[in-house]
Order: sequence, then C-alpha cells, then structure tokens
Amino acid sequence: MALPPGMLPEIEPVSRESTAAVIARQLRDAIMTGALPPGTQLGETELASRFQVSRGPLREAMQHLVSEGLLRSERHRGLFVIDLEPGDVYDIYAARSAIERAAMIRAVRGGERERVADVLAQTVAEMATAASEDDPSALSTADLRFHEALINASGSKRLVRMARTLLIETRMCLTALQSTYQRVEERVEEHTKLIQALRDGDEETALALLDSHMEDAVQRLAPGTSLIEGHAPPVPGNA
Amino acid sequence: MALPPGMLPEIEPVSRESTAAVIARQLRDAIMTGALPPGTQLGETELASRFQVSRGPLREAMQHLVSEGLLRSERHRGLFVIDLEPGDVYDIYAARSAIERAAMIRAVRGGERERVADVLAQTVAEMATAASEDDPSALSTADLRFHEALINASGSKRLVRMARTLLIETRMCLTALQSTYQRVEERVEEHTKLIQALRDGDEETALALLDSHMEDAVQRLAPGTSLIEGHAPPVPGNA
DNA sequence: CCCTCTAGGATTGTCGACAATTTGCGTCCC
DNA sequence: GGGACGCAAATTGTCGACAATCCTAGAGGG
Repeated sequence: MALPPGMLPEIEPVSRESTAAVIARQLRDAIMTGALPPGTQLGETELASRFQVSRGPLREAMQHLVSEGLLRSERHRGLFVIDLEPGDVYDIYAARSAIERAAMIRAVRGGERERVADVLAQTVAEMATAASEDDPSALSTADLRFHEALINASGSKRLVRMARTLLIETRMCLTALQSTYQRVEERVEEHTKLIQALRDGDEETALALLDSHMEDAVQRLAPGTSLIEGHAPPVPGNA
Repeated sequence: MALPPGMLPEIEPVSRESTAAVIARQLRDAIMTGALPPGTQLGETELASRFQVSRGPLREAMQHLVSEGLLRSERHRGLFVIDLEPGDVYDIYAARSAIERAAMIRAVRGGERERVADVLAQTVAEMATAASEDDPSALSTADLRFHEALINASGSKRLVRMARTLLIETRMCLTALQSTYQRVEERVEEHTKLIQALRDGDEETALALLDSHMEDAVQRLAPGTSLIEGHAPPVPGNA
C-alpha cells in the first residue's frame, strides 16, 4: 500500500504555515522594502480587515514582530514600525559583524567550503545581474542574500535566528539611506574576495575582509562612527 | 503646581507591564530553573485557568516564547518546552561566544572600563557567596548574571536582545547537566581574571580568556565537541 | 491475531463582542 | 485670552464560544 519510493516527491500539507506566520511574513516584507516606512502606526482593526482575518491571528503576528524588534509596542497606544536612528545603524552593524564573523569561522573550518563558496558565488552573480540592469533594490536584495547564505552555511540554528532580524534591519537602512555612494564594481569585488578567501580556507584574510566590509558600510551609512574604533555613536539611542 | 523636584522619586504607572509579559516572564523562569522540564507539553486551557486569565493573553505570551526559541510549536498539536540535544549545547556556546566576544570588545574599548569591572566584580562576589553556602543554583544564577552584565555593559540593544535567549538556554543546560565537575575556585578565578584583563584594557587577553572559558564549558557539557576545532557535534541536530 | 476503519474526546485555531485606557477637542472658569 | 477640566471617539486589552484539526481507543473484518 505504500507508495513506491521516489514518487510524489516533496508533497506537503496543504497549509503548512499558520495564518499568523503568513501575515508576519507579509508585514516583514512590507517593512523591509519600505512600503511601511519607519514610524508608521499599524492599526489592528484596519489591518485585520485588509488581511480578511480576525484580530486574533493578526495580533499574534504583530507580537511576533515586536519580539523580533521590528515593531515597538506602546501600551494602549498602538504598534509602530521602529525608526532607525544613527546609533541603531552602528548597533546593527556591530551585531552583524559579531554574527557573521562567527558564521565565517564555522564555514571556513567546516568541511564544505567549496559547496558554500559556490552558493555564495551564485548570489554575487545575482548582484552583477542586478547591477547591469541598474536595479538598486534587486542589488540590495542579492547583497543580503549573500550574507544570509553565509550565515545559513554556518549550520547554526541560533546564528540564523538572530541574524534574521538584523538582515531585515539592514535592508531598512539601505532603503532609508538609498544612496550608498558605493560603486557597484567595488561592492561586487568585496564579496568576490570574501568568497576566494573562504575557498582558500584562509580564515584570517576572510575575517579581515569581513571586518573591513562592515566598517565600510557603517562609515558610509553613519558617517563619523567606526566599528574598529569602537567609539559610541553621536546619538546615544541605546540602553 | 509642579511638584518640587526631587520628591516622589521614581513613580511609575500602576501597571507598567502587560499581562502577557508577566506570564511570559513567569514561564521563562519556570523553564530556566527546570520547573518545566524539556519536552513538557503546555496546555493552553490548563495554564489559562492556572494564571486566572483568558487564553488570549496567554497565547500571546506563548507566541513570544516560541519566537524566542524556548518553546516549539507543532500546529494543532500543542506547545512544548524545547529539549536540548548535544548539538544544541555546542550551538548555544558557539553563539554565546560570538555575542560575548563582541560585547567584550565594546566594553574594553568603551570609556567605562572601571565602572563595568566593578559591576562584574559584584556578581563574582555573589558567586563566591553562593559557593561558600554550597548553593549550586545560586552559583549558576550568579554566573549568568556576570555574563548578562557584561553584555549589558556593551550598550548594544541588539546584543542584549539576542543574548537573553542564549543565557536562558545556558541555564537550561546547567540545570539539565547539573554536575559541572568544575571546582568552584576555578570557576570564580576564571571570571576574576576576565575582570582583571578588562580593567587593564588588555583586549587580547580578555578575548583569549573568554574563548577558553567557553571552550571549557562546552567540553564539559558536551564532551567530544570543541569550539576552537569547529568540528560539528556528533548529533547533527541543526539545520 | 493483526490490521483497518470509525467514533469519541481533547486541543488548538479563529471569531465577534465587551471592557479598559488613552488621546484629542470642546467647554468653562479665571 | 490662557489654562484646566471633562467628555467623547478611537484604539487596544480581554473574554467566552464556536469551528477545525489531530490523537486515541475501540469495534469490526480479514
């Protein structure tokens, strides 16, 4: 009675995702791409009617995003999309640097360097395509996919989980401060060199390149602050 | 009409915490201390009657813990306390190592080394007290408070947020594998040396001590795995 | 004796309505 | 005219009930 093995590959339950998860993902994308700009208030009633669901599942999705740090909740006031201050840009990249450094170490020391490098190279190819088509949004997307892939390659559930929010916030930064002023060739080249170092198993170089990659970004997005210097950002927006 | 400044210090709203947050904190503590052992199923109806609230706020608290990674949700099945496999121990400490390394860097390079060192020294004093009273639970609590304080000292919202779950999971590890086999003097000494390096502004030493601290712990809790070697744990419980 | 199918119970998912709290505006008094 | 008070609208917080889904135990047939 059992079906012959190999048939019907990858059949999944009709609804493998909960309603709240679907809503959360949609809101995430909207926040990430800037469709919901920072500071926007999200009314439960309005969104519920928009998504054609009750307020219950919608509230769950909101709470999820709150705990992820993408929304801030003011009691009896409402839910708002977080707005990123200069200090947050510094904070985001400092945290990303920590996470991606760890991921890179595990990727280099793991036994799948070549395979990981190939995956990363593919995202760089996407970057090149986006660049040639002069599509800044696709370029940023591919850029983030590179880093996402790197972290996935670490094989660490927790690094992946922690990085998700950080990458979304990074996307918000890139969307808000759309003018990156960086030449696309340079942007592609930095990632390419990173891949090469990984392929060579040259951990020291890879980490150094990663640090400089982050430092470049933070100095471009939040001028006057520096990761390697470590001095606090001008606006002390952190706890 | 304005009250004289300095009077009524620190007056706060009567209910500064949401109901869901209170419940979440209680469940967190219960999970952390082992009152809710890994694998336990949490029935919504039962908990709702226990907390004397409706299922709405309770569900919110649960969702919060799910997104934090302390609970896993199986659709239409129920919510369960996560159970830590050997691979998770490795993963937790690898992630902690990344976070605390970054925090240490910011603490050393920040301008408040002495003040931070004093705070940390206080938690070590707590450890010594707990050790003298032969209270392993209090000892672990103080240990975690040390690391929590270190991360708080970094001043990074995101490092703090990411570390919260990791420290709770660490506590779960320590509770599950209660026998640490480590001499308390050694345990106190490691932290003391860490503080001294921080006080001296000796970043390199501090980071080395931190790495070795983590390596010690992971080898004790999950024998056969190693952070510095980077080889995957025996049970590939990760994605 | 074992497998299959079915009915029951239990749990989660979803919904609509009510209650509590906050904010903004209008009014009144000084 | 300025400030404080109070009311009303809107929004979130909470609740109880209904619907959908899943596990389990039991009967029936092979």
